[in-house]
Amino acid sequence: MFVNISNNNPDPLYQQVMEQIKDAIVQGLLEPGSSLPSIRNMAKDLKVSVITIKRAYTDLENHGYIVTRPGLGSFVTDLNKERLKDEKMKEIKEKLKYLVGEGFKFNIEIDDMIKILKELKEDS
Amino acid sequence: MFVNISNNNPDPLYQQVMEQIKDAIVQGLLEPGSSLPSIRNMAKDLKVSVITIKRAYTDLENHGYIVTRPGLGSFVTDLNKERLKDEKMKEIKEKLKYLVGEGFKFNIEIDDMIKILKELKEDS
Amino acid sequence: MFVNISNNNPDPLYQQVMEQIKDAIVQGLLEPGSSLPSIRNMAKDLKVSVITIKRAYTDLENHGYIVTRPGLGSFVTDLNKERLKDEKMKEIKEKLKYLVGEGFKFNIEIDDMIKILKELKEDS
Amino acid sequence: MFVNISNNNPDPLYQQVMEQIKDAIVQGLLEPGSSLPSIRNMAKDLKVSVITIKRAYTDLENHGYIVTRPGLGSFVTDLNKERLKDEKMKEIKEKLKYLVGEGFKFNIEIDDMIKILKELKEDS
DNA sequence: GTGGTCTAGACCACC
DNA sequence: GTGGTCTAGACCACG
Repeated sequence: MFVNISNNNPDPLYQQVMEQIKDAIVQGLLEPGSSLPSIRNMAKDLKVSVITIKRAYTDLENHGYIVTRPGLGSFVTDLNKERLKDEKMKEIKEKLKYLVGEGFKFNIEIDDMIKILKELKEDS
Repeated sequence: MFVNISNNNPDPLYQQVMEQIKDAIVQGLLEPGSSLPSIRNMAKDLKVSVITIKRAYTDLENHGYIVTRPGLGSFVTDLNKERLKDEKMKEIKEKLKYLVGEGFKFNIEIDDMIKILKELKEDS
Repeated sequence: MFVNISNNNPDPLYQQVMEQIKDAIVQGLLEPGSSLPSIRNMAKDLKVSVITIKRAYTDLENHGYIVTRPGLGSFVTDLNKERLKDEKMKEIKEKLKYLVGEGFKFNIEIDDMIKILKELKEDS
Repeated sequence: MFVNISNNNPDPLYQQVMEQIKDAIVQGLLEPGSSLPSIRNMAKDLKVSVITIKRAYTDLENHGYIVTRPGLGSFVTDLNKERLKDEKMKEIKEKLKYLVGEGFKFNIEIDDMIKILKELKEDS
């Protein structure tokens, strides 16, 4: 199973499940058209309420990552990776903007942040 | 008054109050030793329960930003700005690390993020 | 129930609750990982406001004794007993130092205090 | 002036004043029969409200340490030092008993406490 | 005037 | 069911 949840993680359980399935889809671990585990199976595997998985699947469907066919199961949709990348790009830009603002209060410059990123690049 | 709160903001009211006072202190808008508004006054100003402001002040005291003396009021402590900057630096580094990981899933490179930061720098 | 509170005790109710739960944890009456009573149940048992128990639990969480997960409940953390003992040892040393100073003003010697302790030891 | 007060001290101001005058009396810095500063003078010296000093003096009078003669001033009483020492002895015994109980929860033995006291004795 | 505590009841998100 | 937040009003100690 490609999903791991933890009570120590402050995020709600349903969100942890949702994020990890989303990641698996985006990274291609789950092919478009392939079927997801049934809600009941995944609930049993993760020792979690059915309702929690149900909510994760519903949210994924609302965000267009999967489609659920009653009686058949849930399937990964064929989504446009370029569009997803652009959306993520915007999201990251917003978060960077916020971080810059946070740093500004403490006299931390954008250059300091660029320096950190360059270090991270070399480490990897 | 230097504090603005909103019910539209998903963060709890007490947290909004706390963050903004913290910011004001860090940025030097509130001098060390100066007194904060009484909890009752601030509650009236913000049209909020006394207990909500009390909680914000208590949290600020727990984090060492203010001290509060029964019968006297609450006062800004004389905190070490260098230490605060270092802590914030670490926090930002962690968040950047996380963002890099997020971007990686979508084939967004560190260089892309550096490019965004450089644009933000020019805009400012 | 392992908690008893009293309005005659000058300490705040939330503090009485907190201290007693802390004691129960430290003494091993509450195993790491075991769940605490829900705040609403304990509030009903002790005939006290929910918010009073909530505050006790919050303080315990801030001090690292328990973790609380929305929708699930509160759980005893797996804390390091050796570290706790060391901290308590330091605290007791400070208090003894203070008592020695107090006694000094009245010409009470350290030997007098040692004698008292030895008596207490025999009584037990 | 033999009294120092501080806003950093969590104890109420009137109590700080009271404790320090009491100490001065017990240690003989203030002779029986000698007069204390007037309430107004002490209030001015300590930059504190008259009412705060008034309360300290009232408490001292209630505990038999001083006597206040309206229009004349406040005077140190001639108290029995042996009786005071006995009372303090009882107080210290109670506090030691409490400390032993506290330590017990953490497996700290009376012998550990005696050892601490012996160290303090050698240090002094 | 100040802060410290507590109540009784409410609404929300999460499981 | 669980915890998280908030309100409106109350009483107390301190200055």
